[in-house]
Amino acid sequence: MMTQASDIACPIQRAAMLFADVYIIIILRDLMSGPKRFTALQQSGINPRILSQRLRKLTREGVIARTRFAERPPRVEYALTEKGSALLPVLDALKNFGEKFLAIPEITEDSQTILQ
Amino acid sequence: MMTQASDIACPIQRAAMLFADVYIIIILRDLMSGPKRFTALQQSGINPRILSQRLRKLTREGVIARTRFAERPPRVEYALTEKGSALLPVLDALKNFGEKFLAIPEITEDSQTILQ
DNA sequence: CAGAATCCTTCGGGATACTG
DNA sequence: CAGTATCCCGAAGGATTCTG
Repeated sequence: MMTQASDIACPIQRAAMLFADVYIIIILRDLMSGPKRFTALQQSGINPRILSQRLRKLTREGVIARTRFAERPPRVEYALTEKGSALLPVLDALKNFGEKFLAIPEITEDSQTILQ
Repeated sequence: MMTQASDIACPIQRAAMLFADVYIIIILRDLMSGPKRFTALQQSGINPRILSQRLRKLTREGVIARTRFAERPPRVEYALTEKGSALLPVLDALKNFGEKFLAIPEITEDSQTILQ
């Protein structure tokens, strides 16, 4: 399978073929709170090669925009476009689900003792 | 990166680590309309090895449930659990985005002529 | 700072054939 | 029908180094 996203009739599948990727979701999450620089995005634990790849893809798809500021030293920022901002509902839905159904197993002093 | 999903503090990332996969999203989409059999799910173009893998993962995570019916011949059905149904908002959001921003390039007779 | 280049390894996927 | 088993390959990812 896995042809071109644009060839697929189902909108869910088209969207999935673009965003079903952990790194992309992390990047989008990070950008939801405002524009970020390359180095800032790296802090989420994405190595530079992967990050660069994904940023290029998202830019190509019009989901984010790259801006170079003519400063000394030059600065580059990535920001969501209008199209990218339209993904907020997706991230919100993921967040709700994650909070309700994928809770972190609490490690209290007590439970640690018990669990051994 | 890519540790255990349950270790991650961010609920979006925990959810992403489970569902950021084209095949899983397709399976969930198919099950949203009701329980389905293995063969039916294969029709979406997923090969049996991948399908089997993903069904096992989703079952393990409590997102879907497998039911064997004692018939002749025996029948197996996969259905969303309550947890799985809670993913509807995610799929809905993906669908809305896909419809609005990832339209299929229309190939009309005219546009074909023009595009050459 | 914002990446590109290189290397190396592994994992994941497609195809196909087989089975209780 | 509902999967499992094998094979085989390309692509993707981690780590590290380098540079305009």
